[in-house]
Amino acid sequence: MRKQREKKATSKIFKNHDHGICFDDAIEQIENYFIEKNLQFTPLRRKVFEILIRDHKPLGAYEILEALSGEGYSSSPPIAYRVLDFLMEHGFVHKIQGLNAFIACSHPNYSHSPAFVICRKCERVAEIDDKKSGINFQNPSIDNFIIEKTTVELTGVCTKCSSSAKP
Amino acid sequence: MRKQREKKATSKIFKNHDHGICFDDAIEQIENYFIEKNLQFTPLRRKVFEILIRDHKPLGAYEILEALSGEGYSSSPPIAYRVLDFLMEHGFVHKIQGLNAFIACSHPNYSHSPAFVICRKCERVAEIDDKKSGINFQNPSIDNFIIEKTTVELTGVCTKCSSSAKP
DNA sequence: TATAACACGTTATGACATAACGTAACAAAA
DNA sequence: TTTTGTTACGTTATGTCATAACGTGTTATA
Repeated sequence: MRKQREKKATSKIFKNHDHGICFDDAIEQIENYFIEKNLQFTPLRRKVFEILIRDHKPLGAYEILEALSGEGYSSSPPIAYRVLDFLMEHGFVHKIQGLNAFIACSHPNYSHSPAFVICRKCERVAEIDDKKSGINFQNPSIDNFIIEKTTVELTGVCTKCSSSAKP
Repeated sequence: MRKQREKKATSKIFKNHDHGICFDDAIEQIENYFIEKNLQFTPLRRKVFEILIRDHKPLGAYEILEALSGEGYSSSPPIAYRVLDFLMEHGFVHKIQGLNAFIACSHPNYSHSPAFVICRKCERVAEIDDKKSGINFQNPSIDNFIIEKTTVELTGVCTKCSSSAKP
């Protein structure tokens, strides 16, 4: 079982927001995208995306399966992995490699190479907007290599957690 | 079983080198480091490092176990993971998250946040020297967050492989 | 000679992911 | 209208990666 998040976000990157609006916006964006691209936003795909966006934190595939099961959906592993692959293909979900977990995209609607900041204590994850972060690690170019995908994960401790006791 | 590498490196980042010298240098560096830090470079640790540096490509933990087994060492999973953790702690081995594999460090001896370029076709991996690559994604700073570890992996296709047929 | 630290050994299990095959719905071609 | 292809979902089994928990021997030190 995955450790539970302890606190609400307050710092700049783990920012508070109206999650109701965030949720509704995200659903609307994905719906529009699917219509535009003539793709099927099936009940299962919608449900998986909802599970991810409503928690707004990284979930393992088996956590998603549990949630699906709790809502009457089938829940054998391939169910989750297939839908996750599909949603990732279209940029609505990202995988956090360092956690073997999946997270709904915070900046859909424009193509980007996401970067994530991961607090190893509270396990919150923030998706960094490369435009705003001031960090210049996006879209590098390398001689004799065609980059297709970038994985950037910054692990450490957020201010909130660093003020508490244990390492 | 993991797919085998097909070709020798020729491009800038996947550069050819005298691997005999590379190997000897690496062993010497790690020996010196262990002496300096008063750590034990045990036969098992040496063997694991040798397995990684002699292949000079990412190996899964179970591939390392197989190699160990072939040389008369014990080969239950914790054996490999413990040694790998130890070598990683001291910067002589890195984990490639995107491959669930481990690789001997190409730039030991000075502290760094490694970045890797991974060809998904030939599965070769190059460790980028942040000083030389011209890519500025190292040591970013983020408000309200203490970065302890950075994971940067660029996946794509190398020139060699992109000139061949299939995607 | 206790005792603590370290390295390694073993068994068992947990956690993550995919192969392979089947079925149902639908749409386009014959 | 039948056939064929495609897409999405379902199921079983298995493969792959990783760790928990506990035990043993060695060495350094109090």
